[in-house]
Amino acid sequence: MADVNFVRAAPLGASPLFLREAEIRRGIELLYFGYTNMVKGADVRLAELGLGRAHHRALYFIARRPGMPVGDLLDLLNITKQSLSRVLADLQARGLVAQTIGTRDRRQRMLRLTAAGSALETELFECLRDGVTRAYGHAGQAAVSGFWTVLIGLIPPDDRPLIEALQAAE
Amino acid sequence: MADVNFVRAAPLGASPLFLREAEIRRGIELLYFGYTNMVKGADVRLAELGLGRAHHRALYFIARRPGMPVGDLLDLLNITKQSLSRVLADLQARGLVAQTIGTRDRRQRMLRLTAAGSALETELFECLRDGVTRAYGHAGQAAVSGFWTVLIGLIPPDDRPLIEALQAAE
DNA sequence: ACATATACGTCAACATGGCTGACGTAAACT
DNA sequence: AGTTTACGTCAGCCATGTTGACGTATATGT
Repeated sequence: MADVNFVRAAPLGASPLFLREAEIRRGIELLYFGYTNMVKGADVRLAELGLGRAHHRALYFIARRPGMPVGDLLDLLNITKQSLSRVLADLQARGLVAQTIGTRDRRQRMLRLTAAGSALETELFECLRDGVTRAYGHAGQAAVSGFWTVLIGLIPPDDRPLIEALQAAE
Repeated sequence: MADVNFVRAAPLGASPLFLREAEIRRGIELLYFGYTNMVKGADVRLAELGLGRAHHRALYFIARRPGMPVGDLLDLLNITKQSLSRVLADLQARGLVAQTIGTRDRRQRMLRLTAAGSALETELFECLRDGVTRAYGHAGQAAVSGFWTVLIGLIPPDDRPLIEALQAAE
């Protein structure tokens, strides 16, 4: 569990040691390089197919929440519908993504991966997985837990439910 | 709070629970959303000034290692010199960055921030700092340590010295 | 001393993936 | 029946990455 007493352990009145600028910068840098390196392998595969990161993100979240309506995907990605529509049009033209009309609300378009889309998403996931698995394995379970905790803390509380919903029982 | 005992609860000999797909996906997602949210505040300020993330990255690393030659910055950013030159030209035209001829090697251009550049970098740093400080504070020292450990593990070992050099005593 | 390699700059063209603004359609809501 | 919502689309702009070609100054090695 997080040590909620760390502040009391710091020199009286001083800013806690690990909140000093050097520690903040270390976090900024590692987050940048960590993210960049995590996606590097998938970028290579995507480039071979003439796709980009934007396509991967759509593919990823549709895989994660099959049947997700377009609006939910827009909320997750936080981009405009025009940006997303370019990507979704590509994915549909390639037969990777399919749309069905919403059952509850017929205005909605529910997104799903086709078999080909699912195969590609799995392949791309494996590119990321290998790096993450190695990093988790070397770091150990306690570190992974801390990793998650800090990252959740970076997300504004209001946005967390949207992201936590991805993790919900499937 | 995350239960740090979950692995021990896994079946004997099984791949540790935290390496299963759900845990990998959780890491991928939190890393994406964490990074995105960390830089969101700086993006707003940059947009007001007509600058982008690429400008910020250059500014950031020059602040971090004053006197860094262009080639080192290229290695860190991992982009082409043509991409970087556009950004550096902008920053120099705005009087945020200055170049001096290398002393050891006169072919090198050593990069430094001007007073204005330094002021802007500080301002942008503060945008990131607030979020990171909150996340660190809520998570605690142990979590921060785990956060760093996992992220370093995502970086290929060969690239780590370059990044660790940023942290070296200044 | 000369040849080669290195550090950097620059011109040109192109792709990706964001953005804004405007406009349209079908379905749901009131 | 009128309004709002979910989604699609056309058109154009901007930031930032890419490749390829070419130029100059300086360092280095035989």
